[in-house]
Amino acid sequence: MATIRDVSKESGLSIATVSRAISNPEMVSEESLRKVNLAIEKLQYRPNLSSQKFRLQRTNTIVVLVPNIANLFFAQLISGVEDVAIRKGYNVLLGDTRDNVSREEEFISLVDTRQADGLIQLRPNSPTKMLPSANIKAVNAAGCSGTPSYSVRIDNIEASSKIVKYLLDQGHQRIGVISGLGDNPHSVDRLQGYKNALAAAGIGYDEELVIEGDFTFWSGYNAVRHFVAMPNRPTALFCMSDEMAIGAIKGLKESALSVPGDMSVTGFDDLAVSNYSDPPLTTVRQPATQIGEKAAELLFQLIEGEAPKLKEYILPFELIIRESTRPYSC
Amino acid sequence: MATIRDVSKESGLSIATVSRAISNPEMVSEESLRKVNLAIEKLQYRPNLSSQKFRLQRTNTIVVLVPNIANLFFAQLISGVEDVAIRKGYNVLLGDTRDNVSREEEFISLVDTRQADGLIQLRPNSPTKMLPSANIKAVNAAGCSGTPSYSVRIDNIEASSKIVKYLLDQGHQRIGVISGLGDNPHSVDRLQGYKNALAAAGIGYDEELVIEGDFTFWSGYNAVRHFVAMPNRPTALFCMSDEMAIGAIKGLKESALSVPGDMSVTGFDDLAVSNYSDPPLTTVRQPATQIGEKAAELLFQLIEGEAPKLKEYILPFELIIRESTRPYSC
DNA sequence: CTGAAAGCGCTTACAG
DNA sequence: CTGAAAGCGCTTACAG
Repeated sequence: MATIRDVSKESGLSIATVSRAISNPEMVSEESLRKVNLAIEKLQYRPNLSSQKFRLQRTNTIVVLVPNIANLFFAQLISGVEDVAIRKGYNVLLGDTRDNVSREEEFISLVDTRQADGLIQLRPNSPTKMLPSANIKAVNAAGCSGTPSYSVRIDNIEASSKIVKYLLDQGHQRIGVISGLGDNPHSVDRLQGYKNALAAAGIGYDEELVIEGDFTFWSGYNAVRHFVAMPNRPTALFCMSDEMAIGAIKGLKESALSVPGDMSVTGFDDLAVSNYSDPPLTTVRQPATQIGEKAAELLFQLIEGEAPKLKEYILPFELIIRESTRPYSC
Repeated sequence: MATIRDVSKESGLSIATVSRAISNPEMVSEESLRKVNLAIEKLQYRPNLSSQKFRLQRTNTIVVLVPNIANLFFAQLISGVEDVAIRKGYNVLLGDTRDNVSREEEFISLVDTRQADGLIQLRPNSPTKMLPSANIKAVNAAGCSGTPSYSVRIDNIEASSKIVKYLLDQGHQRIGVISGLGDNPHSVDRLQGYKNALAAAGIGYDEELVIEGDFTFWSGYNAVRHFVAMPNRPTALFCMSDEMAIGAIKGLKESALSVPGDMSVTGFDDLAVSNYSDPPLTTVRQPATQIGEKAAELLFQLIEGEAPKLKEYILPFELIIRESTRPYSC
């Protein structure tokens, strides 16, 4: 492959002039520019950006740590990150960590070893699994309250509280919960929202009504058996993800219960598929794309040495009412 | 940040010895190794891999070109690529091209500019939109017949033919089709499979029964109106993606048609959600993860200068029979 | 506007 | 086993 040296020889100009013609054409005479371009054309020269990066000590690459790439919510968020990155001339390296700490560390080390300039973490921060060390430029996206680094997210407590309040307003009093894993901070925040809404309505919290899932279809499907078997069944189900809500609906139907006829069901996220489930899901929409965009903007500020105005950016969520819920009638 | 020179000074050994202690410890005395490790520890040294890559003219990075990152089938395939890549010490750069040629070119240029060693293309090859030029190391995954480069895929014609034959065996004679975009080679191959199955059963091909979608939920939902309005409605629907099948089912239900009671519906891909749709989808399972793994293996062979045995690897698909289909009863 | 030269942080023949 | 030195392909002060 042709190098800048070849272009220099071909054009009869020095390496320095060729370099300038490429990166700062205004520093070079018309005549030289023409010669250089001719030589580049002839030799099919492409600059070795790997060398350039090394020389400039800038990689123009960021890493996004994704717990699970097959999660549609993350996919949408990443689109937002990529849009901003492309506009800024950055590449996005996707690190599919599968919630595995050692895989996560491997990707973080891309920044340590100067193969990337910074990273966006999509896993919510928790005391047991912390974010990368403070000397790494990082932003947390779609996380939870109490994240130590810069972060962009919705108010999970408020959002859960709002959708549960909606169920309460519809007359439901016994509301079951299919939560995420207990050690996932989102589960904690969203359960808090549930409790808050209950408390505001003067209804006691009943541990029996909370079943732990893991955000997947299957876990929602599975959790529902518990509720079906209860002598005093809840009349509504608050699921902490759309996938679990869709799984739960399937489980209910198999037990010959109709949704929302016999039980109202709500989700969380508003995935594309949630409008096509039967019935279409009532859920909370997170502004996934915007969260990604904002997180990318913050990271680029950090990389460029600016200090973002706020430490924490809370974006608005939206309650989406479809047909998986209805007023309680005894 | 500490460099190899700092470690050299700290340990009292030459840069060359430090370099060897890191990459080829067996070339160095116990004593020196100890000194070097001590210095590394003390200085918190991390080698600059950007420099290393440049020096070795190897990036240990591959690019995967994805038409749409929010497509679950691709997400699963990418997991397979990543598994193999990590094992080989490679990073995977994800290029979300959104079926946009200029975005695709930008990502391909990562290889031209030596920021990546090769690429995996997930977009099916078509005469109008060709693969990257032949001097780039590339493998096509989940593509279609007639791909000029190395490729890994299922036999789309055979798979479609098989699922349509299944419908025919169930007694269906008028089978509607919701295809992908007409210029997508998958649409062409899968339509061919449909025609083959019809021909084998001695049934004529009726253009009226084919509606073009674009593989999304919405397009399936929308296409169904055409069939519902027909005086002589088909009794089964062959959809070229699971997403379209799920959209179609929603559309049929809204027209007060039951699935499979009034119409059988089949999908293509076998997404995770397809087992949770109502009714669960009869579909074709593509071995997404294995396609990704195999494609990655081929690419690494190319990068390492070996010639893969075959040009084209055809992996087996699987007919998944669930509850969205049933025998035709007049 | 242009060129000679230093240098980014590594690796690796070569000589000892 | 070890070190001095060349060099990977660029960029950029410095001098003219």
